[in-house]
Amino acid sequence: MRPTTISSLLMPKQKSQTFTRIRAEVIRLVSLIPVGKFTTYGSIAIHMNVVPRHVATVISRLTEEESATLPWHRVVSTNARISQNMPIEIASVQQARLQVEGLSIDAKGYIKNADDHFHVVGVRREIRWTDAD
DNA sequence: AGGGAGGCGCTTC
DNA sequence: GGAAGCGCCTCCC
Repeated sequence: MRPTTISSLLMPKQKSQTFTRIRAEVIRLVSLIPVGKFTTYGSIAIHMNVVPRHVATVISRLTEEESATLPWHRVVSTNARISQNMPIEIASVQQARLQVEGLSIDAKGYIKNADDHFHVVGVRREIRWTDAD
């Protein structure tokens, strides 16, 4: 997108208002996940009324500062599994950090005793855990 | 188990 | 302006 208006020249980093809002909210929610807990993309998405992809997009495009300060590693895929479509080195970091925080993860990337560590983002919890255990 | 589609929003053509 | 492709996902077949 090229800056062609006065406002875009004044605020070159401003994207669409919608996505900016989504992004800020995702970051806020992630920052609220306590040590030793985790939540899922879908959980955050449901709470915010957006599609999971957008949550993933935000988290995958954090700035260096944000990824350094934000507990992004506490966000995993459905059924408490570490995302498989992620560069292995990043997934390794994520798994290591979670283990440091006291979580057990099996060989397939599933967090053990997920219910004991699941952080409910908001009031709505419409995730299917039926086959989780 | 593996692949396709989907609500949306971004980017590029 | 608008179409097509893409996405640390998820659901459904």
